[in-house]
Amino acid sequence: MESPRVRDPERTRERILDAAQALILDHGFSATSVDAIVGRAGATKGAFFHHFGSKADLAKALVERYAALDRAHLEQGLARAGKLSSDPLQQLLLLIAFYEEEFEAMQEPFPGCLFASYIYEAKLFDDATLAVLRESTLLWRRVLRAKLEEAAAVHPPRREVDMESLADLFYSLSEGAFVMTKTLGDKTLLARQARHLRNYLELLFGPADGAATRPPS
Amino acid sequence: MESPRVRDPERTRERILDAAQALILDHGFSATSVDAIVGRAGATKGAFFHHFGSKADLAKALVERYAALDRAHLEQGLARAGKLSSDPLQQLLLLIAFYEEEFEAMQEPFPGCLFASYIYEAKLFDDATLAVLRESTLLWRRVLRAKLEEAAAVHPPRREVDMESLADLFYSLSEGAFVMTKTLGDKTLLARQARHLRNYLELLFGPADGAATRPPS
DNA sequence: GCCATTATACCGACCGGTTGGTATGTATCA
DNA sequence: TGATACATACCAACCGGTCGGTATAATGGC
Repeated sequence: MESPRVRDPERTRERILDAAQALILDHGFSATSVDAIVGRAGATKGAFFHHFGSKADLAKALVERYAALDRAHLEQGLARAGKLSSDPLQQLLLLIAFYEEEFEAMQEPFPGCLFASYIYEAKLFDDATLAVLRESTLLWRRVLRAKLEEAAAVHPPRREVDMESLADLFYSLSEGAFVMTKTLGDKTLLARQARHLRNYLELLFGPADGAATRPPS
Repeated sequence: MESPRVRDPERTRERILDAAQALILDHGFSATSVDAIVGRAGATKGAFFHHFGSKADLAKALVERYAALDRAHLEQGLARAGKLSSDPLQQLLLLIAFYEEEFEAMQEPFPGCLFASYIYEAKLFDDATLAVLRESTLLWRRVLRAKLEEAAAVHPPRREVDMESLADLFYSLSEGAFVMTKTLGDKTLLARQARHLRNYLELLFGPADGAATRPPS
């Protein structure tokens, strides 16, 4: 039989958000029409404007969902690292390694980051929407900076470095690697860039001989 | 008297390209209308379609100009570094330092990179246009990788690293820092991120004890 | 030097198609 | 039976692009 046309408004909403995200990462927000979104989502314009007041509303809802997932993902990774090691430096290295694993396990080419997509069309969004980007960026900075200072307390860094910008390196390098992967279509690039961030931390905080990571004594 | 309406087609063309670039970095390509471009450039639609066959043509011409400047800038920096030091590692460190200087000297907030802007609307451009992005990315990889291998020959790295992805770190980190600056509006961020790349190279290729240069065995 | 001819550079009204958004109708649920 | 969750037809505004026209510069014959 045909699908019995079950009603599931939450799923419809999610399908629209999913379709919008995929299209926006390929075409940008402006070039992604409402018709194209509902076409891909298997919905109609009526459904779209029932769930979202406007296209701008969708933009905000979409990036809020994205930011929440991003945040949960980061905190989950840190929690997992915290269970595996009590050393803050090891936790950071593990966190990066987790991301590397995920990048390596990816099937399709990385579709890109919604934050970067938005910021290169920044003038199209209202300040409440852009505030989500800022807050997400600052969250990364805050969380990683705290962990880095813990690590520095245990393992005095071999050079004096600014901890804020060192924390920013995580976000920065991620975004840059996303741009580069999208440009070259090279799936391995993400993990290989992350590897260098790990190397840097190991060299910076590691023992003077620069040997590979050792479990904390 | 009024400006005597001098004819200068090349300048008109450049003015259109300049206006387009500024608008595209803020709104993206799709949301930048031809009317907006010519409005900002002080030209008309007639002039636009006289100089460019279509909006897509402008996109290609614009990114080609951008790529040529980017390439010239990189090669100039390397040439300048080559005059100041004969050591390839020092040349790389100088190259980064030059970029840091420029970032620090900037008045207005960094407007962003056209490559990243395009890649997040990738589906809007034909392959010839996207090829410009790829070629520019690969140029950075090629040039820096060659220099890094020279450096590694003189200063054996303290860890085994993949030189290709190490070369990619330059482009990657730049793009990421651009995204982050655009998000936070923090002018100092660019130079501070570049500083870490310099640190990484110094730690990686530098002497083990941090005192004297180790002669190659 | 001078004028006729041609090519270039530009102008701006206009066109068909697409856009975000609305109005109205209908089916499904509580 | 009222409210929710859609579906569809429609609209005004805007989009890239065209086209007839004009003003200026370059060219060539004399």
